[in-house]
Amino acid sequence: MSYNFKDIELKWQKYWSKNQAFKAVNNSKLPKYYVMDMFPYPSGAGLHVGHPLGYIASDIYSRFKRHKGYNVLHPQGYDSFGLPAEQYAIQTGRHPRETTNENINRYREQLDRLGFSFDWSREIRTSNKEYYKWTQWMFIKLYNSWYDFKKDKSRPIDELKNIFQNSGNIDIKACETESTEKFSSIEWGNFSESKKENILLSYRLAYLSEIDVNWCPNLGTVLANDEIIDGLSDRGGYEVIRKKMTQWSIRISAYSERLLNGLNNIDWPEPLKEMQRNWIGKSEGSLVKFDIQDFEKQIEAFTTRADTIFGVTFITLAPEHPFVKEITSQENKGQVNEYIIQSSKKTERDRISDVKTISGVFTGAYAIHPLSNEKLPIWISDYVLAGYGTGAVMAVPCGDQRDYNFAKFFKLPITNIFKDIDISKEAFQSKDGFKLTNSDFLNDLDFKKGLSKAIKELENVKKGIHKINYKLRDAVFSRQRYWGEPFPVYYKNNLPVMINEKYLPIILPEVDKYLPTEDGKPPLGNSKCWAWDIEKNSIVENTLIDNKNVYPMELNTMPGWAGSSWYFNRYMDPNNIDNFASMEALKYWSEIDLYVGGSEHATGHLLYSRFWQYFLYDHNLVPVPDYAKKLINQGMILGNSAYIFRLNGSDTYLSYGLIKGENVQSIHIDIKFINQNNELNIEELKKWQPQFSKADFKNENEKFFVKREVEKMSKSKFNVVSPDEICDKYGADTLRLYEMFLGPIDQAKPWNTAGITGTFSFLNKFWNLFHQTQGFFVSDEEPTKDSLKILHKTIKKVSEDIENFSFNTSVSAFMICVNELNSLNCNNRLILNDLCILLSPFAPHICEEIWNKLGNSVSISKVPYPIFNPEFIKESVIEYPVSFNGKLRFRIKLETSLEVDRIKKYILNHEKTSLYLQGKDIKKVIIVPKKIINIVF
RNA sequence: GCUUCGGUGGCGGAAUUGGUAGACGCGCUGGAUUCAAAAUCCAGUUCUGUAAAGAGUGUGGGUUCGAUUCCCACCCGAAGUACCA
Repeated sequence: MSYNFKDIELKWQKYWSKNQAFKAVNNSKLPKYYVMDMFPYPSGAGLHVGHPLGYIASDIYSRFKRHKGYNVLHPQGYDSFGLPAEQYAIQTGRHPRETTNENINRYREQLDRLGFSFDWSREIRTSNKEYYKWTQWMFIKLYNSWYDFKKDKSRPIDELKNIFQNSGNIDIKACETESTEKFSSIEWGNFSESKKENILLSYRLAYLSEIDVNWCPNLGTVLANDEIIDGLSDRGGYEVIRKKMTQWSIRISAYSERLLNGLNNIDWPEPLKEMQRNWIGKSEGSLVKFDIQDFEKQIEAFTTRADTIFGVTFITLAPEHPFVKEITSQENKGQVNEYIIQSSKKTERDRISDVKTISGVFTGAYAIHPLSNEKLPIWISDYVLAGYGTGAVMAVPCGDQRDYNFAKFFKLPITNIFKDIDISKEAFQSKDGFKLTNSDFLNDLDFKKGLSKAIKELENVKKGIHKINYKLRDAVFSRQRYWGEPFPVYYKNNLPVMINEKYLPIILPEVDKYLPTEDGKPPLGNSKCWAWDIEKNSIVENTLIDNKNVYPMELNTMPGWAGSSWYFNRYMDPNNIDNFASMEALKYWSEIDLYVGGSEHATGHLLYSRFWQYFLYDHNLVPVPDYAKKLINQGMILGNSAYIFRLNGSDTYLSYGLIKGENVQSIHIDIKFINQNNELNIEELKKWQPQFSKADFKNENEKFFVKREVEKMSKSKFNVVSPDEICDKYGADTLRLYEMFLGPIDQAKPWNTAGITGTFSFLNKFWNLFHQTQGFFVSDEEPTKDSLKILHKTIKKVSEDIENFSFNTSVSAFMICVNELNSLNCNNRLILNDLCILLSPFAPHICEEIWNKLGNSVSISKVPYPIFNPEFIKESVIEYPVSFNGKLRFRIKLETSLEVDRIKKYILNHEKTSLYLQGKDIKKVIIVPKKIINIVF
């Protein structure tokens, strides 16, 4: 009787679904355990083999924890707002809701085939109005909050109004916009309402400000960096420039210190934490103020090296720095403006990463050195970013390589302030190993002393203050898109007003076109119904805007990360209509015990969501500040793309071996036309796309070869492998085992189906252990010592491996186990019982089937995990006498025969080496031939 | 460029704390079974070499009795880089 995975898998998937086998309850005597995956974005390409990697791992862990007696919450949902659905809508005119739902249905079908133990009664979709109602609600909360550094938490904005009324803003320590003025309580009382609103806006956690965006004039829209290739728009190849736009931002920077410190309280991978630390980028230093000659202004520059203050020979500003236009002299205006235009064409990433090209322009203005009063020329250069720090750099060419290169290139002066150190070739960037010189009162001091003395003097002359700087910038929250959460915001006298929360959700309006409007407004501007009537408290048509009760709505939508920043709380109580989740449910589940997802989200989702949860915590909306106790990263599964080469300007394609020296263009082709030897099936390719149908293919040795390259699996690279094919051919259990066997869960690895027959034949061997030709057959005798030993060895190994998320080695252990049982001809019922439970988290269908055949009426997912008993693997203690170099004498006590065999082998091979260990309990003995013995007690 | 991770046979990978490098699987070779094939089973398989032996964990150095493992420099690959998700 052969292993018929098709029937078995279908049977048990139906059974689990019918019995709601994995439904989690919000009250239970059992301890709770919450395992969550990063929910997928349902793309049009369907699920590929990379998606399930993390889901299989978390499913194994969930099933394992259920066996271990936990009330496990293992939910799944969809991050269903996003750009690809909208782009597809633009091309085809189909509503993103429609295509998104289709994609979700396809995902669901594919997920179901893999036998995951999700509690689907808790499914969420961020694009459902029942869900985004609460995203909007939280946005209003952010708007109505400010950050108090004294209490180190966010507080309601009404409390800030009271403070302003009583004592102005002079004594507060709040996170505010840099330019916010200081005022007294009396002054506050005299401000106009709109001025008050503007001031409050500079304290709110959700606020409006002018932000640089990638603007594409031809498409009339803002582009993501991913939509820009070599400075041109991906769609259409149009020019893209940096442009300022009024945008909503979230004041995440207020939480920099807490986000940094909070990393110590969570068990997340250390590299990921390190990435977040570096992203937050805390540095302690001074803000130095430079007067500008002939202007009543000061340039502020942040430095961690105030000790090098006498090495400053010029100042560099970002081209976007607000002073540039004003201070540029008449004769420099032309080239400065030209430079500003040029740099607006570069993306921020290009500006920082291009270190080879040195560019900049002199403004004609001079700053005054705060201590020596020397004149310092003010330059602009695009390696200085307006968004980082103050957008100004005090250049110390002798101590910073970038400043050094800049000075050399433009022949600016370089003052060497490092005594006896040669800077003729490069800057001296170290913090130790020097004494200062050419530095007035700092001469002969080292870094530490020089720094504190310089800071003291700068503070004395009121030209410097101590400052902690963070790289973390506030998060832009507006998107000029259709397919996202609408803001619950209308505008009155150009000031934003929040719609009362009792009228939520504000439902995404219908539009005819998903493109921006002709006058460059975001897509929501296409809606007829997108204005707010404050009398009716409802959305009304735009045409009524001249009615005094009707105000225009915000046209932007929220970014993808809005909905994904708090979804883990919603799973706890997904159908609650009065709250995003009841406090009772939030307290019961409290936090994710295990979160599984990719490290590519390290500085995006995984930082935003931590911030969001802190915010909710500050307002007593959730019971815990850290939402995920433990996190593991699953590595990306890479695809193996295929390229062919077209001779430039021709219709001729060359086999890979013929391209040497030729001017060719590489083209992705679908991997289904390639065989194992990287030969191309030309006939099939010609049928695929018209561009190939009449092309000429130059073979080598009668064959046409392609180039293979490992890269991200993606529909656009034609390298996607769907799990469906594997499920058809080998079944879900084989796929689950194979993906786990492929390598460590956290490592990126190329997909290769070559080895899948290994796991498939393992399952067959497992099945055949208990299936003779006449059918299912097990022995009811007492299990033999040997078989118990094999079983318990496996229980130990597998239990430990699951706890360590080392799933690949546990699959190996199963293979060894079945091979060994096979060689013993073991078909014992008791052994089989335990082995089934042990394997069931990995291969649930086959184990459930065998478990059922063994006469058990209850589902295998409900029974306790086997417990390791060391008695069964204990060897009789063998004493083996040896001596070393004829002098040392020990007697070894060994626990397993394996070690004895190893030592025997060595002693046989190296006659002179022998060990004799007496009265010591020795764990490990390592014998290295002819050299030394190391004994571990 | 910067941040983080990785580099071990023909391939995916294993190797508790610095202690026999290559577990397990794929592939390959030979054999059994078969009219034959598939499937299955058995044996072998890091490289050079008939062998003896030697070399070997990206490259070059260092620490150590001993390094895949620790340190320094470099090369290559992947991910992220603030509006993809």
